[in-house]
Amino acid sequence: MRNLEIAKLFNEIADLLEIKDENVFKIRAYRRAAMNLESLTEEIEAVAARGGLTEIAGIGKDLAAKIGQALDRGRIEYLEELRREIPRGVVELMAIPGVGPKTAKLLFEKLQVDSVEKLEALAQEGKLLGLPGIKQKTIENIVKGIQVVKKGRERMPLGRALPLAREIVQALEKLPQVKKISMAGSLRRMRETVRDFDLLITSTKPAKVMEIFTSLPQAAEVLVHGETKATIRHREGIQVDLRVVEPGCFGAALQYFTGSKEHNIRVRELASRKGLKVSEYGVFSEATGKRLAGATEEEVYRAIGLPYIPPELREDAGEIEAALEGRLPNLLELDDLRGDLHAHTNWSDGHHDLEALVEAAHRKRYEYVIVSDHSRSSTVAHGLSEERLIEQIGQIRALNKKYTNLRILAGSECDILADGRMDFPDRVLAQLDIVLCAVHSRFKQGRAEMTARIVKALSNPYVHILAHPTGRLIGERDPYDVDLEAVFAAAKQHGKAVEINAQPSRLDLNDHHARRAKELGVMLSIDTDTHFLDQLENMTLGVATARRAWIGKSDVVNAMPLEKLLAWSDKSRRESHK
DNA sequence: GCCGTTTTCGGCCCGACTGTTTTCAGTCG
Repeated sequence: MRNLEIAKLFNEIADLLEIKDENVFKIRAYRRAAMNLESLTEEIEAVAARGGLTEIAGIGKDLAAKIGQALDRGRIEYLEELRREIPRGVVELMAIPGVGPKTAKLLFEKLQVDSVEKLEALAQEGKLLGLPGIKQKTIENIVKGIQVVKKGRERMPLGRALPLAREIVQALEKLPQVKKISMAGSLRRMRETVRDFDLLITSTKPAKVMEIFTSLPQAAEVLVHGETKATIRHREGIQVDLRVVEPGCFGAALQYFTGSKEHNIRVRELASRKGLKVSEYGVFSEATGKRLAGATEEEVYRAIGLPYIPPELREDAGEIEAALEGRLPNLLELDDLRGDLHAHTNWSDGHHDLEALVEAAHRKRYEYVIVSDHSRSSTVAHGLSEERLIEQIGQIRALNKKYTNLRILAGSECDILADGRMDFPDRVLAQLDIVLCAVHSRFKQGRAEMTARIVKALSNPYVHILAHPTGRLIGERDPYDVDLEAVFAAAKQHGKAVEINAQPSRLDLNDHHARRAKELGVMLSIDTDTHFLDQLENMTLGVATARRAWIGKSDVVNAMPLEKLLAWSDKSRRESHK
């Protein structure tokens, strides 16, 4: 059983305990344990094997035993008991907005409701009326909520969310009533998908701002409209929350609404041990009630005795401990990147010619840019034949004469064939400056076969970077089954880099995996995989993923100056020969 | 159920909004 599967079981236990109205702190313990398992970079089986389960934060004797059960038998007896008591469908009721554990329990006990369908039928027949605390308005909200569940409240990929959110920010920031505005929540933490947009504003006229916000053309529906807080449903389906605070609270509110919830809980615990109280209005002395900080986030963290923690790290994944011990990482910045090591042209499936790509890279003041079109087996992507590749290399060498401060690197995104051989022979690869290798076929191979295939590719002396290592497409295609630990070990052994592919639909490696790669001492390459010129801008998403993975400049090959990069690419070839 | 510079018991983050109440519970973030 994998980390995520056990986390899921713990979350299910927490759901069931909520319906049973159990001790809230016990429930929180399960949720926290689940969270920590999700962000654990090491395989849980390996941790268990060396007896380290209770070293994981939030895992004590009891939960360690339950993890043991899950690993040994594939099930947790306690969960089985709970499941016998409360049907699955009752838990699913809580997915309906407005229905929480209390309502689910009430519906189950009074009316034996154990599915969303049954609830919908009863609501329409008017059978819900008369239950304690439920009147017409609540029934209307339940019916509406059921429609939302049925449509599926999917998470939106960050790459799609950011432009939509920016549109709203731009509409609001030009208002005279708006002083400051910032994105918050998972958008600001740059999670790969978001479930809603959180926006924060300072204004002295909150009512007016609320009015304008709720009547934006993007607002398909107004869900909440209070004095300082409003929620709309965006016409693209996603929820947008807006909070208005006074300028003196901006930092505290931004800290609060950026989250994550788990990070904030830890921050507040820490504060309360120091006799401080933290809310969205500021940091207050418990004793005197005096406000000690609030205008800026830096000030808020400082008041609690912490250095500033970048939003991307705020997941309660070790950043609080690191902050306390003064070992927060120096995170990668967009400006640290000196070039792009994965880009296509219309020689294969790109939509611009070679010169246009190079010009665009030049405008971005890159020190180098690669041309890495597909190899011959990728026929749907018009992969290059050996002859065409040789011809392209010639053009690249010629084009290089035109530029003094930009180096065009000859490369290839070379298919890893089903048996782990490369799609071009070594004598061809040897002529390239940088070679990426990637899986583009036979995604359904078994774990052992796929792992051996990629490991073999990484042992090829002419290969430098493993592109989109898991092949996942967010919301569309699952990653292929591969043992990443073995892949990272091979990359480390042969001195290869693994990619964070910055395509919005890929972000592959993801933040967790990239963090693990870094921990194991594997170099990363952050690339856009550009097919249209404007996709060069996706680098921000790759950098965000890297930052969420605690990655700094020194972990990244394309943060190296050209000479160092070329030395690395040579070295990787030499080392592979050993 | 976890945890410890309040250490083996007694804590465990905090506030807005809604719908139901008539002072608050439930939900959400």
